[in-house]
Amino acid sequence: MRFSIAPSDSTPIYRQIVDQVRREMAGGQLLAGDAMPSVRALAEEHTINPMTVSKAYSLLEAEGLLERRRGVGMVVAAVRSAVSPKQRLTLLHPALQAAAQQAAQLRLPADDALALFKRCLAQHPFDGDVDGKP
Amino acid sequence: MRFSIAPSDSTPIYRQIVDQVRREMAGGQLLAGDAMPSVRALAEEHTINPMTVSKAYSLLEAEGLLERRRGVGMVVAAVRSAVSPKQRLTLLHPALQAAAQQAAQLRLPADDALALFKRCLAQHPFDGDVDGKP
Amino acid sequence: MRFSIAPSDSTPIYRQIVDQVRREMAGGQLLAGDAMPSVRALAEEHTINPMTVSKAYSLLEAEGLLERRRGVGMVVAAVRSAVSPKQRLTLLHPALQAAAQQAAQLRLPADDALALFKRCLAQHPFDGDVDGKP
Amino acid sequence: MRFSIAPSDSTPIYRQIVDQVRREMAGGQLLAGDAMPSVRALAEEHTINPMTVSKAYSLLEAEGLLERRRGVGMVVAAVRSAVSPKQRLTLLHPALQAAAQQAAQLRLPADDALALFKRCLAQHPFDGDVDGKP
DNA sequence: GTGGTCTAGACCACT
DNA sequence: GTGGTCTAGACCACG
Repeated sequence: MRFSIAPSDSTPIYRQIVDQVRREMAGGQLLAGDAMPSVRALAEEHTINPMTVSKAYSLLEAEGLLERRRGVGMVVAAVRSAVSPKQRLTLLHPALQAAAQQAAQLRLPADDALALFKRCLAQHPFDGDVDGKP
Repeated sequence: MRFSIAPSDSTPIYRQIVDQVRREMAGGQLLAGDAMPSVRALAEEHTINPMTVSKAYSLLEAEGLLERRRGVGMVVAAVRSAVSPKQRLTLLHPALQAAAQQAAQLRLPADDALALFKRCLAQHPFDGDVDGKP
Repeated sequence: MRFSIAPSDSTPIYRQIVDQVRREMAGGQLLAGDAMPSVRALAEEHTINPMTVSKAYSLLEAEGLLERRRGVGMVVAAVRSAVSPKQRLTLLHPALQAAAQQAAQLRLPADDALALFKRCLAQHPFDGDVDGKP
Repeated sequence: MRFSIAPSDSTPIYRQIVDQVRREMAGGQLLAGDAMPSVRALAEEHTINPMTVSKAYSLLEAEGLLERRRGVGMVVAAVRSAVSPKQRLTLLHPALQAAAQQAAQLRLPADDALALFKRCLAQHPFDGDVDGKP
């Protein structure tokens, strides 16, 4: 899987990792048993501190979403690796809530905001694997 | 003007103030020359430390959005106090961009995301003064 | 006499007034007995608070440079209204000292700094009264 | 890098830091990527409050001159870390402009002012590292 | 009345 | 280890 890490972003790096993994698991791109990239590999790829990756993995493990498999590394845990569409909508809610508040403070008509959101969605066509997983 | 401060929110208080002022200026609720509430008044109203408010004001001053009138207080600076609708959309873009990315990672159909956003927007009618400034 | 007041400057307004009067007295443009503009006139001309002008005048009075003449206003006091060239150089020293330090931190060659200063001096040909006082 | 802090100076401590960093960056002593001394170290060295240093750093960050590397510290940002000699002269201009105005008000001959400035410059040889950075 | 500055100390978050 | 945030309180400067 591909991570997009933005060190300059205000949200901490470990949180960016955790959130993305959570969503990809909920969305079904990460299936039970899938192997996660190793701490070192991920750290080198994005030139971030291995401790940061490790912290993210540990949190996900504590959450029960990842499992530490000796000699293999971290793999996606079996539990509820896929989530119902309704639950997934709930996960998206906070982001949209915040955006809606901003739109209101900017005095932007709802139609304009919706149109812009539509365009943004068009730019994110289930990134990466249109062909499904090889 | 009315500020909504959420001390429990993860975003720091001074940032909540800064962000709101920025948007209210862009939206035209705050016009050039308008007086800002005094540091002490705002601090007492929300029972926060005056220095926290002061920090927010200082940042806005450094940004050129507020001006310090000595002995009087802070007023909205003349520069670009109102922003074109197109520019305001630009200010909303990052939030929607992030939401769209999340929706893609969650494998949510665009229509579902749009419908949810619509509902969120309905909950945020231009808060407070529908009639504009009396 | 002409005052140049910059409310946006970091140095307080009353100080801008005091400093200018001091220099103009040292330079001999303001002579003993000369009448100063009234507090109200000066305040209105620069749209500043009369209290500010009053404070500046009071400081100059306490310093013995101005005298309060009943029914007339403030006039330049008799004492040492003119200063020796050497003393005047001393008054200029701090400003040049600061500028020299800045030039050093900017790693600017002394010659370049001197040349620029020469040009600045050319722009300030004893401002205003080339004809002497009418 | 060496900072010279004068607590007795009328200009606030945090501003002294900001100004010096700005000039040292313009002068090329601080290069992009250079690490700044830690907040605590600088605070202890000059026996000032860490928050004072932090405030200075925050302002420089807001200005885009410093970057916060999380968990590491502040480093000089990449943008325009070095400035052309012409631009550096521009940075010196305001100080000389003010000095020239004072000289004019003092009715000091340009030559005298220039001579004094020359002497001041001689007292400020590029402080510290004549050989540049080892 | 206004905001600015600095201090001291506590707690948190990130790497 | 790094910086960030907030609080509490004191003192100052300006208008």
